[in-house]
Amino acid sequence: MTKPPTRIQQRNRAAILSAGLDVFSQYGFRGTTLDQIADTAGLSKPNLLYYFASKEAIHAALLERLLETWLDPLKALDGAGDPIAEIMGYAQRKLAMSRDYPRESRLFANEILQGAPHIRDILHTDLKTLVDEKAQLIQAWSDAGKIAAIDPHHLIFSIWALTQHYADFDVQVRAVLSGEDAYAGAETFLTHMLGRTLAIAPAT
Amino acid sequence: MTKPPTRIQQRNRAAILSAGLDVFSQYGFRGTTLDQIADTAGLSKPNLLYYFASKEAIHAALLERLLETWLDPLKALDGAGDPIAEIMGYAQRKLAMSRDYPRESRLFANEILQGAPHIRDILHTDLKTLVDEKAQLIQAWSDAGKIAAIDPHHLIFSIWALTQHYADFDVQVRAVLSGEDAYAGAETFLTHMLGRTLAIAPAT
DNA sequence: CTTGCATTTGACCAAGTGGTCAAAACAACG
DNA sequence: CGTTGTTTTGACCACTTGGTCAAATGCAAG
Repeated sequence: MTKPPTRIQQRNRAAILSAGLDVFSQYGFRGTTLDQIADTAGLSKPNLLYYFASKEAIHAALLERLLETWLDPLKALDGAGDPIAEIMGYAQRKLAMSRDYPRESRLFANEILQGAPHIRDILHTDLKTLVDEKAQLIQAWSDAGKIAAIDPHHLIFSIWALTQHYADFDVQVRAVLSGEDAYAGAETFLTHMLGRTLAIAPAT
Repeated sequence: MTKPPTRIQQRNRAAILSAGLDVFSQYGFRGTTLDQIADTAGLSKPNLLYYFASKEAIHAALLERLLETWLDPLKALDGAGDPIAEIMGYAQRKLAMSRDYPRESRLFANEILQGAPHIRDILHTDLKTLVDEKAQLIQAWSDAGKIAAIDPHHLIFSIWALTQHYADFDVQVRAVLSGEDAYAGAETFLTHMLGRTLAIAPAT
């Protein structure tokens, strides 16, 4: 019975979500105002509220859309593939996400920094389940001597940290590198670092 | 000619800074209210403003105090020491800072996420100078074959990312590890990862 | 062109915001 | 005790904030 959205609806909802992503990812939920989002989207505030019931609703829509894809790279980690190639591939997919969706990364970072009030449950259920499952897989690889003996949870954390850093701390990275593109160097470095970390120890 | 602070002044200023650190580090500058800080500090709002002229003033005092020590671990990186031990020592000092001062780490993260409006200049001057200097040192070690050939800037970024992650994403780390202390495992993992990353390649 | 619906807006509101101020309460000291 | 300086507070203010609403506008189909 719900009618298909008109072209105007599609355009405006998209504009609001993009504007909301801009502002929420920079200032966090509480630091963001509806006026800011409305200005960025090029709409009046009442008009904005014609498309989304509340500030919460915009934020929730953004988080929901984010979570749909945020964990995809990890889900794709395949137990049947070559262990080292699989893990390095995962890291590369995550780095690409930081490069291509930095606002989404910062939205997530803000949510976590503020104590994850809107996604706490998901962290403890979906996320934990997924991570534990993949950690078990990595542990098996490790036990089988196919990769170095490392703690799989901390390996996953390290991949998150190393890749998201380039999106979340973009301002700092740019300040230090003064202009030069970070991602090329990051990929080379990450490949080296992970390759070394995962390699099975040479016999002594 | 400025009078020494009384005991009450010391206590209240300290309480305000601690409360401000709590709130700013969680919600960022714009997401923080004076009422929140006053409540957390156990003072009335006018009383709070008797000690600090404005919300900005509290935030500025916190950032200033933070910056005094934030870069110390990197400054201590010593060109005369053993290269690998120096770098691993740096990483360990940074990890200890995440463990012992997580609120400060999150305050910094929030500031960067919001585009570093209050410390932009420092990033481009003091920080960049320091990092470039230490990067040059690491490059020299690399050129001399004392550590693996890696990009020193990205090495430094990786140490920042790996260590600060445990403070900034604490909620997520705890959700995944469900209770178990993260830092012991983190140190073991970090030592392995950096050791492998820096080791000179075995002759083939 | 008109009818009916989708869209947009100006005016408005109650609550929250950063901040002020004069007066009150307190502390210290002769 | 009284005096003097420090600390604390209640009342208040202008402005911002999230959100409402009725009226106005746009627009597509008959």
